[in-house]
Amino acid sequence: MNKLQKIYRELRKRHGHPKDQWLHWCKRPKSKADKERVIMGAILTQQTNWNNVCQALDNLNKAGIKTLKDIAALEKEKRKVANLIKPSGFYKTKTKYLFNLVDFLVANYEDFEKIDKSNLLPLREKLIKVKGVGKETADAILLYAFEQPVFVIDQYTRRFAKRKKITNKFSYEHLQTLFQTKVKKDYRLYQDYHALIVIAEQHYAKSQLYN
DNA sequence: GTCCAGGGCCGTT
DNA sequence: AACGGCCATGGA
Repeated sequence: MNKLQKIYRELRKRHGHPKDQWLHWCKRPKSKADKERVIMGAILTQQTNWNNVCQALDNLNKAGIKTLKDIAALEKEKRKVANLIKPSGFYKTKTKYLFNLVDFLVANYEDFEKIDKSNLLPLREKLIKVKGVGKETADAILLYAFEQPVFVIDQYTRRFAKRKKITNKFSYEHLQTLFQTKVKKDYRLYQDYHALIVIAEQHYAKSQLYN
C-alpha cells in the first residue's frame, strides 16, 4: 500500500465516509439535475467562497433557472442571469464564462449521461478551449458530471499535499498524475478522496485559528 | 475597515 | 515558461 492509499485510509478513519456530502455543501451529484448544478457551480466557485456560490445558485433556482437549457434560453437576457449570480462575485466575467460553457455543452453534450464514455479524452481538451474553463473547472466537470476518474487539483489539494509532504512539486500536472497513478482509478473514490481532503483542510484551518 | 475565498485570462518579462 | 494585475461579493 502506497502513501496516498494510506492517507486515504487515515482520512476515512478520522472523518468517516463523506457519504452524500460533497464539498461540504452539496450531495454527491447523482441525478441529472444535481450534475447540471455542479456544472454551474464549477464556474461560480472560481476563487470564491461556497457561501456566496450557494446564494447565487439559490437565486437561479428561485428564478426557475434549474437546467443548462434554462440558462442557454436566456441568451438575450444575460443581464438577468448576471444579477442573479451577483453574490458569487466577478459576476460580469462569470456570466460570460457560464454562457460559453453552457452553449458548448448544450450544443455538443446535451444528453451527457448517455454519451460514449470510452472516448472522453478529447473532451477535456475541448472543455479547456472554452473561454473561462481551465484545468480545474474542466476536471471538476469530468469528475462530477461525467463521472470520469479524474483527480481535481485545487487549493485545498495543494495545501493538503504540502502539509502532508506528499511531494515537493506542486504543479497541476504533477499532483494530478501522482494521485491518478497511485490511487485506483475509480470516480467514486476520487470524489470521496477529494471530499475528505476538503473536510480535513477545513478542520486543520479551524484548529489553527487560535494559534 | 480589512482580509480573503476551491480560477482563469491577459499582458508583460 | 513564469509572474502580476485584474475581476467583485459577502462573511469573519
